[in-house]
Amino acid sequence: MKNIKTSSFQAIKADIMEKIKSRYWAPGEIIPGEEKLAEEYGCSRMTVNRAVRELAECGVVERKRKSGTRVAHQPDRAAKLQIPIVRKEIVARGSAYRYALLENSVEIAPDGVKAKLALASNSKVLHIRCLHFADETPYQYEDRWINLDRVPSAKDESFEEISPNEWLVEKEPFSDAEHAFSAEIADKEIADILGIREGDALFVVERRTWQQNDTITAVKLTFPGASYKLISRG
Amino acid sequence: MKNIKTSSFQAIKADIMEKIKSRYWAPGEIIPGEEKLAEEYGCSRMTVNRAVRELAECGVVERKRKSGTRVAHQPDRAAKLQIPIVRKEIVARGSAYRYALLENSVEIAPDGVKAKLALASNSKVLHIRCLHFADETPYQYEDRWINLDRVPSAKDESFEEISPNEWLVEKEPFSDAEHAFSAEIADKEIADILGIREGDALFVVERRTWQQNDTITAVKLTFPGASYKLISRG
DNA sequence: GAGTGGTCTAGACCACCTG
DNA sequence: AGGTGGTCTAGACCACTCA
Repeated sequence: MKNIKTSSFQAIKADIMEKIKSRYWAPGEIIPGEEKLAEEYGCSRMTVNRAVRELAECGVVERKRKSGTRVAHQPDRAAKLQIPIVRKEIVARGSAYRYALLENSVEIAPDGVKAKLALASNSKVLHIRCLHFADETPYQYEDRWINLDRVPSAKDESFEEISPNEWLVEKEPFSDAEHAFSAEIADKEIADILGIREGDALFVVERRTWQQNDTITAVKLTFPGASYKLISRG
Repeated sequence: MKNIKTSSFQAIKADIMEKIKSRYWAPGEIIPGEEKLAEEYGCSRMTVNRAVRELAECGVVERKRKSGTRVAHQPDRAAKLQIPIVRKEIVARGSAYRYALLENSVEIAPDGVKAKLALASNSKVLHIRCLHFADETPYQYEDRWINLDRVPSAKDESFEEISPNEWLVEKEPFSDAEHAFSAEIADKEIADILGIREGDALFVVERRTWQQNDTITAVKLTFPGASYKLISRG
């Protein structure tokens, strides 16, 4: 509320963050508009804009034109991993994104998958395999199993236009996630898919997500050689 | 070089990205200053600033006052995660933990390290190499550089009983961390250290941590094959 | 000392969205 | 229709750091 001595977007950012952490502004609540805040802090709107924009980029607040800025739900505490949308990652790097669906089928879960997803016997799962390209070069191979008991609407989505990654991130919130990182050597099958040589190094992420006690999905992401990005916020 | 019709930081960002991808500006090369770019794009310096700043936040370019902005050598795929104590990880799995110090020396920072730690010329750094065992099997090879300007007390620690990982986690808080994950193929040297075969897959984590604006440490963690798991719960 | 990025200002116009 | 954020401008001063 009170003016801050050294007007600066960092101080304003910290002050807003403090008001949110202290629940002075509760989750879901609308905080004052940029103009109002600029007046309160005694600075220009651009300075407030930078502060609030960066908080929005970190997911602390959500902004919408006309409605205003509200405190995000999820009292995100200790390092929770964000699950990235591959398409956005690629576009953010300035590369052209292309997506290709390789397989989309309903199956009785194989034993390994049944165990990973903690499924009952004979449960049906959706098996999706697809490929993400950056500038027409294979960037990530996605091999995913979705628990249809928990996410039945996945059956009705073709996944030809939108990847299961993006679809799930947008439609299915999760409460817990587990990531396992590893390195593998490419066999012929995966080498062909990714357009690399047999024996090349692969970077593998295996992820499972839950909503409460229900497993939503298990996915194996395979990257050719190089690297991968994960962001967590505290 | 030519003006862009719709002046906007997004278009400028994309254009700069394009010039970098096309190697019009090569890695390590200095790109024109903000004022020059503003003139070329026919926009204000603030607009250029936002474009270039966001590229710097993504690790595409690196900026330093006076020296200017240069194209980054490796488009950093950065991330923030919790930093685990290896010993506790291993013990938590029910395995016996053993730690072995391989090297502990004060050195003038090599160029690559100097850049990673953002050190002044001729700064001294502590170089530590060590190995973590799980049940007497090599589990993780740690190759670390510590900024002695920032953490002078590290010189007085022998690191024969406690690993630099654990020592730093306990003694040196950090405000920011960056993780890059990748896969590599083992060469003879690292294969010997980890007791595996040349050509086997390696899982590599490169991590840097900061306290405010000071770099604390840069470390490369190498795991044989498939063994790194991170669990996060919301 | 001087050049560069870092930040700020006090306006402005526009796009989007909701009421 | 009008309020909100999104962006842009054309300056300005400062801080850092290199030469």
